[in-house]
Amino acid sequence: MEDFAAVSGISRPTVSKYFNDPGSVRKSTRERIEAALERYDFRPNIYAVNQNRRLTKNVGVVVPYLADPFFAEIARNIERLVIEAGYRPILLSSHGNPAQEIDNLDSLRQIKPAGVLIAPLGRSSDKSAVAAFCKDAPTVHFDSNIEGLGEAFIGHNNTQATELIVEYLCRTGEPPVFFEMRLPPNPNAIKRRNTYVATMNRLGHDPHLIQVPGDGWEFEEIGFREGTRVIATHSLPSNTILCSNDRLAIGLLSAAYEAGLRVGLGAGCALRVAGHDDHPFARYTSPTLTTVAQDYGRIARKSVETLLKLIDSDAPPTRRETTLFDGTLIMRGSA
Amino acid sequence: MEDFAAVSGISRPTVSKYFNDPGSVRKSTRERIEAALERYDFRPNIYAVNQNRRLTKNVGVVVPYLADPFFAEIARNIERLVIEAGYRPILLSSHGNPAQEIDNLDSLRQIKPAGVLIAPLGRSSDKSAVAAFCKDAPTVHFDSNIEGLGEAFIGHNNTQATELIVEYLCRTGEPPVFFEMRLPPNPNAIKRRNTYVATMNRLGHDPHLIQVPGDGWEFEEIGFREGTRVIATHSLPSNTILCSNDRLAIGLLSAAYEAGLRVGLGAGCALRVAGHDDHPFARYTSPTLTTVAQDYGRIARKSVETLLKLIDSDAPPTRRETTLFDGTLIMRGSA
DNA sequence: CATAAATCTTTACGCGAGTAAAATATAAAT
DNA sequence: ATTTATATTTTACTCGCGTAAAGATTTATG
Repeated sequence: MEDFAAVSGISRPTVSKYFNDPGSVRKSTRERIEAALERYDFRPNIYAVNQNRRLTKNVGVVVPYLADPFFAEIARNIERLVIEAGYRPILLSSHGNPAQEIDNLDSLRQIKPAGVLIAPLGRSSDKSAVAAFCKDAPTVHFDSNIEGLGEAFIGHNNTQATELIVEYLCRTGEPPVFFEMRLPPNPNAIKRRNTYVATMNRLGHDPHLIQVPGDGWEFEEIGFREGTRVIATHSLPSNTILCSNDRLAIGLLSAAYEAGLRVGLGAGCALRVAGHDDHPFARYTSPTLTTVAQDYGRIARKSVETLLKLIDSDAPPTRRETTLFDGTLIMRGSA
Repeated sequence: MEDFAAVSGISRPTVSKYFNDPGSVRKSTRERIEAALERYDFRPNIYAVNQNRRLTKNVGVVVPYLADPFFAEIARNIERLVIEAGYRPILLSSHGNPAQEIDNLDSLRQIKPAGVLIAPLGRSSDKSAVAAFCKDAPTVHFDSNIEGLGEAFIGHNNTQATELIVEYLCRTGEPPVFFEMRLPPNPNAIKRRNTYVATMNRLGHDPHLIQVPGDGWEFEEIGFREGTRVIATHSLPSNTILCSNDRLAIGLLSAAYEAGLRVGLGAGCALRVAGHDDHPFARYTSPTLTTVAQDYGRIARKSVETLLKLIDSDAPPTRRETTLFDGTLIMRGSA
């Protein structure tokens, strides 16, 4: 920077000021610096820049499972917004593994991020470790709510969305059974189950839960394996199945196909299947999957906005703010 | 570090030495440092550490499109191997966008990586910009080969794999037509097309290419839209379709289902569909997708090994090395 | 036990910036 | 043309660690 300042005819501290905020220097100086920049394309050394800063321009983004296109999509949206705001996103996936989640937070700590956006694993998360991290950096949680952690939570209105699809299914055919994992990794699933039960009761139907075993994040595999079993044992009290999420539904659709069951609305269909989330692949299943969409565009935007506000205001917020976005019914071929 | 050295009773330079290589200090000192470490959990400031280094312990990983579970999977494998080798992976997705790819390389340049693993976008990549980057850091290319770029290339044996599936399809039914994008973003597609044509000729069949319009990385969408059109216009000279990749095939399967065509091998099936890659979702389509698997476990391992070797040996390699791994036929329900 | 070899301590400097304070220059307002 | 407010230059110090050199100490070897 010393040399660059010399060739551009400006003092080094002013050049430094320019790089921290181009608007903070006089227009004529800015133009001289930018002219020199074109000729020499100098860039401040990122390590030297960050060494003395208490906090950097880095923003951590932690998702539970990046191989799930749902999270890949939401991460992509977040990345873009973070970059537009002049920050540097660092994307980390926990790969469904709590130890990895802690590793991710540890390595984020090292880079002194200005803030962190995290979608925790959920049930298997090491709560106290996450809580400890939240004390070190402004943290916004999204997708998966761990009560009390993080300065704010932005997510999907599971209650409204589940009501929406349960009502739709009841209105258009047999009341659904609810297909889910016995121990869902994610708290959203619990909300969905409870809302399913409550809505069924409200509508005067008997709720029926099919809780299948299975661990990890291989939902399609679980949906396929357990779906095959459920179909084979004729243990379905209804021809309509509401899955806790689209990935289970994708596996279940595959199982139904293999079992020779035709899924859909029309005559000749043995089964209706619905999901939840509007997974990127839901429109390409056979049949296409009826589901409730999460508004992940708005979830991403609100999450980033909230974090940026936290970063700008030095004082921590008075209370933890929770924002939920409503789901939208997506009617396709499967139900 | 000054303070930590004081409380552990060791001089700062020795502590510094310890962090760079714990094995470089005497056993007794190492134990004293590690004892102190447990009590005070000190960690060197990553920015200060890297400031004076010509190259860091960072390894860049650039993939063309992270929302594609195929790349998410391979990235996950690479990440793990890189961490095990004591490096720090920085994962970046180009989101199918050449400008983003350049941005990614630019931001990697800033962090002075020890090496970079890149799967370039392919056709739309800014070759000269990528070439310029490769001069700055040891670079291993994988998945998508840009002739002459990078110190080495590790990828899939498209020729062998395509021969395998074309022969299989010819042996078990009507010779296939080849379904692909007119302007595939990725050079692998060109190899697959050429091998399809050559193999068909060799087996005494007329090759037939269905080259559909469509841009970007929304392959399922293209497969669905164009598949629907192809089916509707009855422009198929064969009941067997070999798709250039699984994602196109997934879209095509969905199109066939919507059109009421039963896909598969058995009696009553109107169509056979095969793909290429063994995409993570290929086993959950309806019917499940017959395809040729890329050995991405080995591709990931070899890529990382090659890069590490490059990093260790200061001298650049004499010549660019290319490694291809054979594909495996995965017979499922669709063909 | 003497000697050599390996480690460690001390001292000192450098990396590439951020930043504060005082002096100076420039632009805007009177 | 002055005064005033704003921006820039100079100077100097800081961050946290890598690293080199010289001297002191420990460990291995004969």
